[in-house]
Amino acid sequence: MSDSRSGKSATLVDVARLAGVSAMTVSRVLNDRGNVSRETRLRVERAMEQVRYRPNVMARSLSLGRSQTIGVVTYDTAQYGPGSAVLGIERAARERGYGVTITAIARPDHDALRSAVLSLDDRMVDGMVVIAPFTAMAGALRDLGRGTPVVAAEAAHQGEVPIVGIDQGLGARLATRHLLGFGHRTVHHIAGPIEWIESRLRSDGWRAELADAGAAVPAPLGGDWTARAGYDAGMRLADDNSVTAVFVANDQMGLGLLHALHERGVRVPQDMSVVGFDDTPESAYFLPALSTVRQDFARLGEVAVELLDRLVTDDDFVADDKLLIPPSLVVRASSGPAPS
Amino acid sequence: MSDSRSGKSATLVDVARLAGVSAMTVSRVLNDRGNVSRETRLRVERAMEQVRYRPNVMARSLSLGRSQTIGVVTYDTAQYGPGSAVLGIERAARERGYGVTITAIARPDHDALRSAVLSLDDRMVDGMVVIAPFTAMAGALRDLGRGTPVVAAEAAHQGEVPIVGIDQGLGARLATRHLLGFGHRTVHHIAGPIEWIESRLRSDGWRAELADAGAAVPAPLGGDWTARAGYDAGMRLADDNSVTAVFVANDQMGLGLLHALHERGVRVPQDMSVVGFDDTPESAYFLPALSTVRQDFARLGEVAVELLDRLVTDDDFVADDKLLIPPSLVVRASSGPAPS
DNA sequence: CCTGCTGATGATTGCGTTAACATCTGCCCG
DNA sequence: CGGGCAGATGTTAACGCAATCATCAGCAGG
Repeated sequence: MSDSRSGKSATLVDVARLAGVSAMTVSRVLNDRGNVSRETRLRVERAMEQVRYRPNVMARSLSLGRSQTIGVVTYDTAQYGPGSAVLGIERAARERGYGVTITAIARPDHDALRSAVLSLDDRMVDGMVVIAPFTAMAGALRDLGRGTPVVAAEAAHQGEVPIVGIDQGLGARLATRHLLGFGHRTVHHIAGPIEWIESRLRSDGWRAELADAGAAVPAPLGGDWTARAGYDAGMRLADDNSVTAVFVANDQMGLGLLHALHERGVRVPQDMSVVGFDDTPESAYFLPALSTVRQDFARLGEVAVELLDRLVTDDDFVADDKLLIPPSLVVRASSGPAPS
Repeated sequence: MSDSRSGKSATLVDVARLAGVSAMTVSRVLNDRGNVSRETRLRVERAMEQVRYRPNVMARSLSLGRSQTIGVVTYDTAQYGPGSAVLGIERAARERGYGVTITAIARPDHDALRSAVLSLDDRMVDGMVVIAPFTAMAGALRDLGRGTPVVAAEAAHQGEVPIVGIDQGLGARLATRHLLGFGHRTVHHIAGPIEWIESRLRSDGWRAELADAGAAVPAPLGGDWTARAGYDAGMRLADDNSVTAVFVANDQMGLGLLHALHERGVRVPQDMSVVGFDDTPESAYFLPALSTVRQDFARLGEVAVELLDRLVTDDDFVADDKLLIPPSLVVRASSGPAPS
């Protein structure tokens, strides 16, 4: 019997009518702008409550040309890294009052990225974060050049789009240095897929640290981030008893490696030390607990969104090319002194 | 020197002007509706390409009252279950031509859920999938009752909103039955947090299967899904040598359990069998490889979105209360015959 | 040769909101 | 006591698109 029309929700005009004012006045109350008398404001506010008024975001966006929404483009959120990054960004964005629209692309190539970006543009997002962990995607970032601000996360630098990321090279160096510090002659490496930028950066860091220490640089094994790949690599490494230390490019491969070594009777860390990368929540409970490199994804999200926010808000703000967040080493049971 | 105004992108009116037709005709070409002569259509299409026209989704939504977007409400996407469910839903939705807006809620209570749902409503989503794995959220689902169709995923049944989920009870029964089949007198249980519906359903299934088999029902231990909780429970269980089989409510706790048992010198599966739940990608590489229950989240997503799509499209479609997807048992190395 | 229909196209209006400008009331001050 | 100014409110138009109705030409059938 009240006037809650079932189905359609109340619009600003309904509120105006009910409060006996013009639509514009309601809008002013809504946005806390302009001069509205205390009395009118109260009347309007009561009316809004009465009809359970909720402003229509789309209409506002259309009128304003801004949507208070940012878009996130990502690939394979099932992976720990990208998945955590999305989560961090999502949180940070909400905290700043942005809505978030997420688009997962099917393949990490130029076209897919392009179409994802366009589709976000169609939705009038105010800005985007592109999680582009693939070398192949870097080129595509260059071509975006629409008016919409873009921040790339975990991407290769391309000179057009500012980048936010975790310092993969430093992480790899920390891991390698840690192992060398235990007296290992050198450190072997199970790398991630070559198409992933993070993979390359981690390998580079490992190589650089070995070089700095004057240690030999063994040929790295390749993997695809999965535990199975780590297992396969482990089976190869187990046979070679010159191998005493391994830096594996992520924790899941680390798990597979540990499994293989266990099967082959190679004791960790007595016979072989292992350090991973990521610090997944499970890594502390591997057998043995995995030493690894921790990345702060929440911070990554905050930094990315903060940067994007500034880009969106302030027209003539010029961002730094690159913002790197330092990772930290977590030492657990899988790394120890070289066997004598 | 071409007419690509930098900054603003072309609108339908621009295309119309360029093609020398009315806006309406462009709209018709765009939506492949109405009668447009072959000739005009071509002219319009050329014009669209020339100015790189992209329809503005918001404007269309506002005009149509539909947005071709579905909203997803979720809690804690970092958890394997909810995270995978989101991924499955996202994929399925895109396949059906829907955009996806994801909202993560901070706390799993009535208010947070309500405000998430309202905010999606403000964005004019055509429908929503609410991943509501908490008992506390079930009540809130009842109150939604807006015009927007809602499907709940992994939620408790409340009679208002159709549910899509994986048959947790069946999964628990499969795991328990598998262990009993090895001759274990009974099966112990490490449960998930009581506030989680899945947790309760898994415990119930375990209990029911034991009861059906006439086996004793030991008091379950409680955990919070984390490996640490599994570890703690494992330390308790290891001391009790009447325990020969454990059904643990998820794989991460399973990992912790294995870790604890290893530390205490309890051999798996010779001294104790373990079966988990989830089949995370890593579970096959635990030490020993974990027997577990696999859930098909991709399928869950498809089913949820298909149902929602029908609800959105067909006004007088009435959905079934509940759609359950059967999980499957994956037998690996962590389960075996009872010690004699 | 007119009626009536069909196919192609255009004009108008509305979706819900806000910006920009217009109007109106008091009231201060010279 | 009138000019002018500030505060409060209203009016109009625009954002980009599509539904609805109108228009117009061509053409078959009586």
